Amino acid sequence: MTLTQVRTTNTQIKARRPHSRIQPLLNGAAKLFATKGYKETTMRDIAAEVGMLPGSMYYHFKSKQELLLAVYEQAVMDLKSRLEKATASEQDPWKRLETAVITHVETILDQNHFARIMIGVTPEKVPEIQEELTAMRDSYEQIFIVIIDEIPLEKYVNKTLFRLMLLGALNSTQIWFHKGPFEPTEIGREFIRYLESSVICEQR
Amino acid sequence: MTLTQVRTTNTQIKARRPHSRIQPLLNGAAKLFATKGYKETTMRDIAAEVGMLPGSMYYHFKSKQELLLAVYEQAVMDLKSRLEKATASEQDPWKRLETAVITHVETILDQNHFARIMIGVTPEKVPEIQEELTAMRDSYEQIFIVIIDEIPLEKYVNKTLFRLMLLGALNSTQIWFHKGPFEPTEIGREFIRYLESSVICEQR
Amino acid sequence: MTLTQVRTTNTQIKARRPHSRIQPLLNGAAKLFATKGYKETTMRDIAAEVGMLPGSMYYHFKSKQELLLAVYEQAVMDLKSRLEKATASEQDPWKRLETAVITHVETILDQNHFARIMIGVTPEKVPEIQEELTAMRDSYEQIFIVIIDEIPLEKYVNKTLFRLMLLGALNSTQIWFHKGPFEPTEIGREFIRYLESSVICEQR
Amino acid sequence: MTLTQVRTTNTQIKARRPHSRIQPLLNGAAKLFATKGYKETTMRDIAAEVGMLPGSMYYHFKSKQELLLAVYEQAVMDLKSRLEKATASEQDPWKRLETAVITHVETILDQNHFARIMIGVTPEKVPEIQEELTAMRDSYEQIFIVIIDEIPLEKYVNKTLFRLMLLGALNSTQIWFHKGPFEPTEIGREFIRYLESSVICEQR
DNA sequence: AATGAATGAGTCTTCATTCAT
DNA sequence: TATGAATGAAGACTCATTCAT
Repeated sequence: MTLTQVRTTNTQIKARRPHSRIQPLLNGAAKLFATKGYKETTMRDIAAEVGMLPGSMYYHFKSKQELLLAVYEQAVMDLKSRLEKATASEQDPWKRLETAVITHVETILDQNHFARIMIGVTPEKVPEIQEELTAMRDSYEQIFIVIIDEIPLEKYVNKTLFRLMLLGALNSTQIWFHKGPFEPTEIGREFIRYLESSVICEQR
Repeated sequence: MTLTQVRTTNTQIKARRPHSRIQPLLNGAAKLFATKGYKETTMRDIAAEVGMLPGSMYYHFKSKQELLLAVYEQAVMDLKSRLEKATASEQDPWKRLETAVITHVETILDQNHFARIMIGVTPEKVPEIQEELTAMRDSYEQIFIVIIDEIPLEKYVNKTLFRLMLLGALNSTQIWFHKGPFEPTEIGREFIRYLESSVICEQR
Repeated sequence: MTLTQVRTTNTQIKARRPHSRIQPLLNGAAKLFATKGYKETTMRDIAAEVGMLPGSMYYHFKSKQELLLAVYEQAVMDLKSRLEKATASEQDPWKRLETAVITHVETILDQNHFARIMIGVTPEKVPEIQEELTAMRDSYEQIFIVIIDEIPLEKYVNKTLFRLMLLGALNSTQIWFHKGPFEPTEIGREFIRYLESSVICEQR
Repeated sequence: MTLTQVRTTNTQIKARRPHSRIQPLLNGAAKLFATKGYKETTMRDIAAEVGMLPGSMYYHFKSKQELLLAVYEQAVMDLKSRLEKATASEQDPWKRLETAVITHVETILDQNHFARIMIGVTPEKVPEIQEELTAMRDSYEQIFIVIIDEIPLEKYVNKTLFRLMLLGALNSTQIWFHKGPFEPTEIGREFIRYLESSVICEQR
């Protein structure tokens, strides 16, 4: 919302106005929300991170929640477009899933803080905007629903449960990743491997 | 002190001081920490939940962190003893894992709020006691390390990664469980099923 | 008051009842009031110091102020009796003053915490009992008034000012004493020496 | 706002922000700290005194201790500059000391509350900033050390003890001054007089 | 005499937010 | 756009005191 609005309101091409401090603000907020948590991050923290005074942020975002919403939106949009780009060329269903999984893991584990927020900030902890956050998150998971739907799985496999299991495992990597010796790509590939042979149909 | 004392005093002449309010306090704190989050729960909230005045809690716990520590400890001890009890009789490694997984899921999804805290409260968010929390959590995971270690897995499977994947998937159930139509026991059993056939050795 | 009352109320000779924990309580309070200050010392601190529970103290003293009053009273009584004992045998006025001064300094600088309270606890800081405290303090200063009154000083010397100067200098020793290399006795003697030769009458 | 700023604003054009409320805040804090004591003064008290809300003060000072530090510093700087100004023209050592003493007494006894704090607030009572407070206090006493060092005193006089005696007597005036009929200037002059004739060298 | 437990008023401090400039 | 200053509600915690047992 915010982001989009600002962009469109500015007459013509000028968009993405280089001097705007919205993006730096979003970046700073993303970093801190991802690192310390939403509640644990104060508006002052963000202001300091960006080199702004607390009051000044309210010109751009009318509340902390609005700011989170904007950050979250950008995170989701980013993740979605990456996923789409990465899987576009894949034809084989399992390959598509593997690519999606690897992309997902790589993104939520890299230094970019946006994607981390989508996993680290639990919508229920911000009840006032829980719905909006959940909606965005769902729109992301939709991609996995589609991909998994095309995979020929054994009859006994419940595809919803399968997806929830996979994504749960994936997202929890953020908690232990920095302690271990594993590479993001490796993690994604292995997870798929542990599931693959058992769950697909015979005929494959 | 609490539990034991109460029990012994009840047998006979009865308790000069029949009910300490420590356990109710822990229960109330557990409920709120699990439901709303640690940071999101105020001492006032807990006091109100228990029917106490905020100041009164400090007679029993000298700080909010101390209270969390106590709740967390009880949660870990409870989970551990349940797991041990449940798996004690199982001989077959895979059965043992399945039992452990089911017990784990059942516990963290039931109405008892203690176990939920172990998953919902991230140690990093409470830096001052992060170490203590992590140590307890680790002592719990140790049980899974042992169980998994005894399972004959294909050579290509990294047991650490396997465990992290499994526990990650398990713990994330808490986020989506209340929305879905699945039973805790079912979830545990299915997760194991999705992994089992593929990862075990041929000779099995 | 308290102290006296307790003593007298107890029938006869029994006074000073060995089992009473009043004296330990007074000692503990004296120590902490003297060391940390009245406001800075909590009832809990005192209870801990004496090995009692906070509530228990209220059996002996009905408030913190009452406790201070009792400590203060004991301090004044002690100082007065020491001073009287020490100066009793002195005939020469200057010698009497010197003895008094030395006794005073020795007492407020020694490990006994009672005397220190009379100097460290400013009556104005405890408005509710300011009057009582001041009265006790004055009753002590009276001794110096009498002693100084008998000294033949030059006409230009205002005896009141002289006394206030001397006592001010004396009492402030408590602030710097522990840092310096001086002995209490030495300090008292020197202070008198710095004043003596100039202020006494020629004929002496 | 201080004087300087107001002055400049009046002269010419500007000062966007003509009156910061830092100085009123310091004044209010000084008054209360001096009157009631540091511990005895609450942030609410100060806020009320200045006509501010408690929270607002934290924009200017990040803690009560920081506020004390600022007040104390201003007090010390003020006292030092007064002393230096007053003694600058004096050549005779004793005259210099007398002038310093009189200035000191006049300042700590006048309605200006800052100087009173330096004497009334004991650094040991605020352990967290004790060092800073003591350092400032010492930097002030240094002036007296220098002045006294230049006075030709009898050999038997220990200059350190002499100074401590004098300053002790001086500072304690604050406790009894308001009860007596003496003028600050008179007090200072008399104290010096009581010491002077005896302690100086013959040749003087 | 003593204690465990609680109370409630009060303490310092934090923080999202507002607003005149 | 940005900022300095303030706000006010809320937060964790403290402490003298009370009281049934």
